[in-house]
Amino acid sequence: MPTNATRMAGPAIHATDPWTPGHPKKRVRHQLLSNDERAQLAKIAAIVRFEKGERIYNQGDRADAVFNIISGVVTAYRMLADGPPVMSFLYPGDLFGLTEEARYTNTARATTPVIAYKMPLQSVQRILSSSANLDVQIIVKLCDELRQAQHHAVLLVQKRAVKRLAMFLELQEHLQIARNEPISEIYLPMDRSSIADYLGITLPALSRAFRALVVKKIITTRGRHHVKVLDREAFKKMADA
Amino acid sequence: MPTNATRMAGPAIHATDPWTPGHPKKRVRHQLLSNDERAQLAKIAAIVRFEKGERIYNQGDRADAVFNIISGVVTAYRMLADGPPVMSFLYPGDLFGLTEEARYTNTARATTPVIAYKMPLQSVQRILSSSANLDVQIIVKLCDELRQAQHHAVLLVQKRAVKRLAMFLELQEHLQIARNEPISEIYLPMDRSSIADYLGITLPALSRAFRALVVKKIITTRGRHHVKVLDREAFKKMADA
DNA sequence: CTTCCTTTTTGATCGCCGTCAAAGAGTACC
DNA sequence: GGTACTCTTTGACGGCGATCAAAAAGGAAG
Repeated sequence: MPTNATRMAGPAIHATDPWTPGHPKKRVRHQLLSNDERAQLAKIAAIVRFEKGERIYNQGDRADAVFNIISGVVTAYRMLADGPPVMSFLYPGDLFGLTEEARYTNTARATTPVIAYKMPLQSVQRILSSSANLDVQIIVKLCDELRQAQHHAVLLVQKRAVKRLAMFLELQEHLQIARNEPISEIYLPMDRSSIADYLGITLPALSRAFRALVVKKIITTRGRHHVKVLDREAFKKMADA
Repeated sequence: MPTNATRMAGPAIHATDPWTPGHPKKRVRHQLLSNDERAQLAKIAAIVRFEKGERIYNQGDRADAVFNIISGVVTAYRMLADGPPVMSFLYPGDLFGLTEEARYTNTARATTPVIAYKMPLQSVQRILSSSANLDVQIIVKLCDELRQAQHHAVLLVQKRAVKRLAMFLELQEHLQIARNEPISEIYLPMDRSSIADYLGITLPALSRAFRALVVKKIITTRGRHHVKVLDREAFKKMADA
């Protein structure tokens, strides 16, 4: 569901974590980049930091760099003519800012403090064009995004807020598992208003949905960013139906 | 938003209308297949007909053929564990039934009488693998689908039924324009319940939404399948916001 | 034309969520 | 630790759509 897919090669490319230091050999299943390619890209990458809430780039800005998240969470949103934005959350390993056009097609903002590789667009393009068969990896990533967008649509068809929330929490849990992070509890880096926007409901409605799940002893919340599933059965039933 | 994207090369590939007879040189912009490729595929294609409502294939069936619509409209929907299906509508020129897996990942049913090319999967795979650089076309199609899925999500975030309907009608009009069909009025081949499912509302709510637009003199309906926009200004305002 | 069936519309009631407003919790900064 | 800010929760009310049910309109077949 990353939102900068304008033509092709638009969307964020998930480079998995060969980029992410400290995770020796985990999650090898999507080996998107060869060692050579990674080495090449690493040479031209600079490490940049963004504090929480900081804009990384704005929709419409000249696209001069591509980013790859080392740590932290980024929220990407593309504003349309009118109405709600197309939203997506990006996690460590996600590559974003790629666009065929000269300008970014979405806005990226750090949801938590973010450390990322920043690579000049020109260099990236040179490497991409020189290494053939990179398009297969783009296809894989596109299918990934397509699945996410379709999941988002399925979520939004749900009429009750609690169900949407449950589906969202389950998704976050799955993403966490895919990242090989501990899952004793679900971590929600973004704030409530971002979640509400993503779920297509208002803040009060989201708050009540959380409350409903807590009252029913299906989950517990620890602070604003941590959720623990107490009743796994009820949780799955809530998230699936 | 076609729903059979499971890994890669999954989703329907829009082959435009070089396949569609009777439209000499229209809509050349997405030239997905070369003349050679088209000739190759045409040789192995059989023409099949489906009557309105007929299943073309079921989710889970062995995937032994790929289809390309000559005329008519197909509704594809993938059932998930529980809850609503992932829906999409397919029009002349759309290619569907492609899957990397051995089985179809969605169900396709003729919404109108359908005439289509039916091609054995093996032959298609042989041609696809022999002609390199077909992946670029797949990427283009994937981006197309991604845009559609994201548009669907944006539509579903709208809270009022009339707005969802207006956005849907505008989308249909745009697809019609892209197909170079006359647009004095919008043609809706699918029945109300399909539209309601796609919009994530119930049939009564959809009926009332139509009514509201008619009462406000924004549209007129002729039969069940034809809609004419009377107040273009109001219509755009309704569909955009 | 008539009958039977499916699809669509209309009606009435209820519940959930949007809206507006205010209180409460958490955080940063001094 | 205290203050000021943002973020989140809670409350009250109204509206829109879900639900259930029944009537009406189309379509297909004789």
